[in-house]
Amino acid sequence: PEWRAHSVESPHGGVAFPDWAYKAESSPGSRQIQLWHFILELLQKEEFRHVIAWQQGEYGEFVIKDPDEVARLWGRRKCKPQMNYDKLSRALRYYYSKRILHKTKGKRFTYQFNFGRLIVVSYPLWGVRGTGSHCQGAWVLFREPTPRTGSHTGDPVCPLPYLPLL
DNA sequence: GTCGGAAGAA
DNA sequence: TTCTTCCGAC
Repeated sequence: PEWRAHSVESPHGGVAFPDWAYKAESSPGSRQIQLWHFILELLQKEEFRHVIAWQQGEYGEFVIKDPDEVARLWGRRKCKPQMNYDKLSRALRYYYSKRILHKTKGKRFTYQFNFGRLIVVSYPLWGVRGTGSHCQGAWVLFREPTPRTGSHTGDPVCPLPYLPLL
């Protein structure tokens, strides 16, 4: 499959998505961006740190600081002007059963990624005996393995595990 | 705010 | 299949 680093942020790490995650809806046979792609994308950029950000503490935990704005951004991306946090959060709750996300109970607007599950979901052929076929739909997370001390702004660092490229 | 059922869109 | 829309329950 074609690969492109859509959201790279070196040297602090970044997220790379496969091309199909970004193909236009009009493109035949292509998929639309998924909500968890979008969430990770926002989480990756400082410019949205006042809207959504990683939370220090649990691994993969993040807080939606401005629910209305996140919903507005999501609605714009999906061409759904009527999107709001009530609807967006319903979509997030569907991720519970898929084990992509879970709720941090008691903490307002706080959710947590289950990165382990994302890897399994995103690598359908992981652990399956070699068929010689490609890993369709795979995506990759990468990050600097050793956190540098005292060299950043003190903002919460994206708590992603260090994972190899395929 | 959060949850999850139900129906519908694409 | 992944949401989008709507909504009653807690």
